[in-house]
Amino acid sequence: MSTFQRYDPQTIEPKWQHRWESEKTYACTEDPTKPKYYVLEMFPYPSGNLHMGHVRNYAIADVVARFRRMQGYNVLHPIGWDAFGLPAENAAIKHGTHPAKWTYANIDNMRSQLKSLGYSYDWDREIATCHPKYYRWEQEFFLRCLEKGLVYRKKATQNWCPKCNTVLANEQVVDGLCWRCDSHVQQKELTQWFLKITAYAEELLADLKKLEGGWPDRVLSMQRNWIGRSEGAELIFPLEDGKGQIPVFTTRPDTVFGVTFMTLAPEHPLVKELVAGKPNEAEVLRFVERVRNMDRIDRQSDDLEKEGMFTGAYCLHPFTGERVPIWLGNFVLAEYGTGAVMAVPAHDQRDFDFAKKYGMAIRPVVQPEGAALDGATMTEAYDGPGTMINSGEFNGMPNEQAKSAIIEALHKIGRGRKTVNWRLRDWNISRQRYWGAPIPVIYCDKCGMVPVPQKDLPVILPTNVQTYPDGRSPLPDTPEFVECTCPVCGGKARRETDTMDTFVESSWYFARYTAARKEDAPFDPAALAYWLPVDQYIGGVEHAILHLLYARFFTKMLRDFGYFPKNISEPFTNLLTQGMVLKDGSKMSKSKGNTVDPTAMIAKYGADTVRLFCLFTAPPERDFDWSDSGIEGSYRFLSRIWRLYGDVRDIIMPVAACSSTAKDAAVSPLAREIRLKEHATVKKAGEDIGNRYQFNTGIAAVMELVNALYLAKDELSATEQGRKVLSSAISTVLTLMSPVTPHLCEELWADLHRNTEPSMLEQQPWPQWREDALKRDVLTVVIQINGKLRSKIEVAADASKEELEHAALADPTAARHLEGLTVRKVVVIPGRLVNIVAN
RNA sequence: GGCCGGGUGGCGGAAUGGCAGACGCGUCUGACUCAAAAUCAGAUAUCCUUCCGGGUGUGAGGGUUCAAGUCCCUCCCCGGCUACCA
Repeated sequence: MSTFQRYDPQTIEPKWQHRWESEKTYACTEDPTKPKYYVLEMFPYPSGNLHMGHVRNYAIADVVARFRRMQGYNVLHPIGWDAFGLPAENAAIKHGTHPAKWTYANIDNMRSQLKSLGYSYDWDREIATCHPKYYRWEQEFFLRCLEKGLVYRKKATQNWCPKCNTVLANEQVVDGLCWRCDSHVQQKELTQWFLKITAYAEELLADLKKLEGGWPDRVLSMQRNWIGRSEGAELIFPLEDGKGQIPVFTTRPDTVFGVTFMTLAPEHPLVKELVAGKPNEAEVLRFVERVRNMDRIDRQSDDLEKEGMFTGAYCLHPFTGERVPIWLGNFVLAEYGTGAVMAVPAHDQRDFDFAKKYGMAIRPVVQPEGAALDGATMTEAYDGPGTMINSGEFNGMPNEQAKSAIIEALHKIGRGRKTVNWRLRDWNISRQRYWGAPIPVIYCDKCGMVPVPQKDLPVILPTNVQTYPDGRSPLPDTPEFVECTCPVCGGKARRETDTMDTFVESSWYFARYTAARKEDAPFDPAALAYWLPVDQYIGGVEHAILHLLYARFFTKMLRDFGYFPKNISEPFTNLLTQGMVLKDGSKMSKSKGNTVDPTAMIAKYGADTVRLFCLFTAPPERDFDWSDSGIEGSYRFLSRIWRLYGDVRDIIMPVAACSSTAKDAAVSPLAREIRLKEHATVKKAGEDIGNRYQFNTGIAAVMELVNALYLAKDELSATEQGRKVLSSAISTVLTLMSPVTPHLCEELWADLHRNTEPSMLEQQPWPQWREDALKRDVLTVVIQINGKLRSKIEVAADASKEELEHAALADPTAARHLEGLTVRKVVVIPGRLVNIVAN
């Protein structure tokens, strides 16, 4: 009887964590002799405490990192803090502290929480984006953008969150609400800084192709939707009075002969001119005002009643010269296309509804096969394919062909061209808040806007300021910050007081990790070339558009600036979007009171159990519901490994995984069975944990092996060879589980080697399964009759097709089912089944 | 409306076109115990049948195939993204 103690994670976990920390076990450097692997999780915002979503995210990443190390990769697995942002300011206001103090205290707390989970980070590379040594490089990138014209200042109507007291990027407005606080977003006219992400629209879209297979389809599809490429043509309709023209964007140039009116957005810049002096001028302007003042959400809602008004003006059809009345329509968006739409009621439902309401002509120009459209009797628009009619020289063409023919004809007369329209807008990065990276720009009355010279970077965010209770930025009222001298003329000047959107910091942090301590440059070219791109990125799907689009944009831009190697166009080769951790079917939140505190769970069950539960309960991409009995089950399994080890501790040997031989296994059928199971488990777990990231099934396979060992251990213990088989299988269990539950496995491995050279499990190679160990002499083959399972037979593994067929037909159970039937066909799948077709 | 996911026991979830429900949770039975807990062993889709066994079953309906949860078509439902996008 062994005196081995019971499983006590509270003593073994801190022990290994201290050892990993003091020995810097997971620090890494570039090593050209080894293949590299860069595993990265989306870094946390230092909100105060880890939540279960973090724990799950980082558990997934840690398994990948540990697995790759055991496979012989040189693994980079860093962590840091996305440390600028509004919650710090709000908390500081609420608790009367300073955002910096609050942030750094949270980082300290969360760092120790991460350490208590045993994640294998290279802590030497830890970064915090609020540190000047980090954001100074961002300011440098900003200056490069200025030089290249990739950042510009523009006065425009912007999304304004009244609660956060700042503007928001389009990507940060969700259903008309602020992504952070759910406030109703207002529209405000402001001068703001924009990053020209649209300059990369084409490449951002095209390169999604490169990510197919590595990224989830739905993320690719979300990005495609967001970028929103739309191919069509810009057509020009000259004004009747000859004083200008109206360009329109259309995806249906083939329907141009069906145009019976023109619809402009009420905000269209030409409206004032068009109605000037017209009889209903005042009425039209009132309409414009009314629509303009409508709430944005109401205006874009589905059930907005289509309303319009005739301006009194006309333009001319580009081909026929026919007079086309110009209307205003409340459903036309000023910010998409040209803000003007050529209306073809016969082939566009919106135009159809509008034409019906206001009595405009409906003229079909695309005839579907086998039907004759009549504008007078149509009940809805026809938007399908067909043959051109009522379209002059284009009549008789298939409409798809007419699209390009018409564009070409218009091009010849200077009235149109092929164009592409994008949904993507430039990225507004100005924020009217304090806790962010200052925009390195100075305004001088004489010289205008002047970039801060590179030598004066960083522009440090002053920390000796008091935040205001209403959240307004204190920067404009901080003379030490604002007042400066103009770098050009030396005169008095003012600093920009807007800070950068925090998504700018997270757009390039993955690259900074490759040389996190470098002081004289943002990156080390050799380190970048070695580590980039990130091989596996892991995080929540809520960043499918925001962060992941911005980071892709930055990668391309920094490549073009010469910071990144030329061949790096995409930052993240593979992306895994992990699901949420729910409680009682809904997202954990303090307000609902359904949170599960990771620290409490670690205290109760240990980090290994928490990690195991997060990985075992569901496949990583799926949401899962936290279950108290589920985590009990995970704890039970670890206790079971511990007990199994304890039971056989005194009779097993410190051997490598998969070390028992066929000769050892020959001692008994059971020994052979166990060795086979051991190798089959290595095959399955390696595939599931290492390649497919289906940790739940990989762990399930190890559970099966453990179950089998429980049943076999007494018999195997009886012989020397049996003990070898058992020892090998136990080592295999510990090795396979070590990426998931490193503390327990390391502890048992150390105990196993108590009388030998000290050896770390994590330095062991991932086990190799052997084909010959998976071979059986006798197999069970299923007999189906007409596709239904009827019997099973044991046959020699090398039985020929003929032998199998013969054996199946001779099987008494099969014979009984075949009574009175004639066998028509026999399908034999060697090693699997025999299907007898009979009637 | 468009695009992308998904629908399998009481629950979480498994199944390269080849034994549906692995593994875990829960439940039940047995062993151990004075007893309970823990642990160990076993059972657990559903219906019919005393047993042997048989029928049915992966959202619905068709199809392909010797064989379909898996492939194809039509449809329903749930989730996500996008949307009067011209």
